[in-house]
Amino acid sequence: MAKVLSSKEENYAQWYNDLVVKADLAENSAVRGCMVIKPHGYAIWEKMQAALDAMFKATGHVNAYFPLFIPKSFFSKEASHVDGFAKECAVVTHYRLKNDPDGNGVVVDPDAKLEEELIVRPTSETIIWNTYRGWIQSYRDLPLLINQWANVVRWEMRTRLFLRTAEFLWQEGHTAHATAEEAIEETRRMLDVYAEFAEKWMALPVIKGVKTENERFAGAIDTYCIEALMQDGKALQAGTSHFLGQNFAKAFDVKFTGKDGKLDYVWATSWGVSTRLMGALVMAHSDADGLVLPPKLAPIQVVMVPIYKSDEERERVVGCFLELKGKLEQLGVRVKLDDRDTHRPGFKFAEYELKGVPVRLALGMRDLEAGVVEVARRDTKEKEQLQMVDIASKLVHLLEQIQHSLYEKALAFRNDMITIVDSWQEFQEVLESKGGFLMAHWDGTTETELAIKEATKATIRCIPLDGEEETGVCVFSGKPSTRRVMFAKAY
RNA sequence: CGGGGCGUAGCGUAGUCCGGUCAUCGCGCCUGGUUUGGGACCAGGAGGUCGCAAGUUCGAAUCUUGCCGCCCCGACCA
Repeated sequence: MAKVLSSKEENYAQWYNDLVVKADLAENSAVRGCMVIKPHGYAIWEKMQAALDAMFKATGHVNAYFPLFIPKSFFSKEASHVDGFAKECAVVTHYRLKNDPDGNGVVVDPDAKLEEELIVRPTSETIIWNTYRGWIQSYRDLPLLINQWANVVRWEMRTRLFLRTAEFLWQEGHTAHATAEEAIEETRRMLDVYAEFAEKWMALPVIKGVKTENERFAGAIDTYCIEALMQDGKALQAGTSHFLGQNFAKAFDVKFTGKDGKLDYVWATSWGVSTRLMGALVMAHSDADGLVLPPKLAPIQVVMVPIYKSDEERERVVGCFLELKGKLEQLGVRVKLDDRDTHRPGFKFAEYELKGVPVRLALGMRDLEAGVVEVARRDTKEKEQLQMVDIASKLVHLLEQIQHSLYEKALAFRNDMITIVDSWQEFQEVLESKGGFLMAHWDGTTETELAIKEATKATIRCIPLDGEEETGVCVFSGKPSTRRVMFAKAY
């Protein structure tokens, strides 16, 4: 197993070092748990954004932007929502600073106290629904299909780089519908979009399911999710899609007149994925030599490393690369030619491996004479000499192949880590020795769910959507059960 | 907020028990030269109020007290 993120001893943050730094402004505890995303890491996020955004547009959604600050009063309108988020909100209480009369630098001006405190959004349901009230009157205004790319803040007690930072980037979709059926359909559609993105773009197999009542989003009727498995056998929730019923419509009084002339509350959904996906990407594919990026999300897909001794040789090799670069770019490949003469080839090889660039080309005089180029795959570390002629189309094919093979590898691992367990003893043993997903019967009560969590730290990740009805007895309580649910230790 | 660990140069560290040429080593950085097909080598160089503040002492990275911060585990969570 890759040592990347698997053990406590190996600080996984080290492997993120090239992507991100944790904000560490020493005495400023206010930025605790936030992160600075470095250019290479951010470039990956941009690729994810672009792909997701296109998928949202293709399913009829448009982007909008809502305020960062939410009046405190909005927050208390939906009871379970406030229960879920109240404990982790950053609150703005003042709007001005002044010089301390006692000479202690700058202090908060006590005269500048806000009448109503503002909450830094931990999610935008409240302010969006407050806004939607004015946008929706008739069934003709529906459905309202809006997405927002934003940052949110959740004052978590314990943060973890990428997976749970105090501030994170995400997208949140918020839709309004005339019927429950339509809203449920939307919830499921977006879940499918997320699953497709994870599998096709991130090469990350996921299991679609629905959360138990205990794990449900604060204010939702149903929370759907995609669950992925990391290389260390722990689960990671990679995306969620909520059916909110009429809860927020009622809380914010969002009604519409139907075709039949009757007034009714609208039906809502919300769905989101965050920079946590970058954590998932790293933890799913990386190895001891650094990142392994799926070609579709790699900011650089092919890197060219010229090898030469003299200026003359350099010119010839670089010239050959430039020609190939042009061809590749015409085919839509993202190429970087690294012609820095401040670093040696070996250094560059290692550097791009750390960064996860899927394909590396090396070209020296030897190859030039023979009309070949050295092609190295990041994922398998295989190297081969390929003829220069037709190389461009071969590389395009190779990138596709790498994308596919990363997925297949992750899928094989994930499937291997799904274990069907039928007894409590087996449950504990498998969880302890193997980890991964445990498919087990559960009696459907929160009480049992919590007791299992207490005993083993395993939680119900989801009730898989493709699961089959099957009679059995709960591994913990022995009470009857109609289907298996998926347990795992999770991030 | 509870339980553990830790804080010495950009990064990683030795030294702390037993106060006194102790500020160590590696990576990185700069200069010059030789190199260049898997993280080059040699020589020279720059860089640190030893987390902060009090205290003990002739003398503190080292001892005492307080504070701050970080990491891991727990509660919480995308």
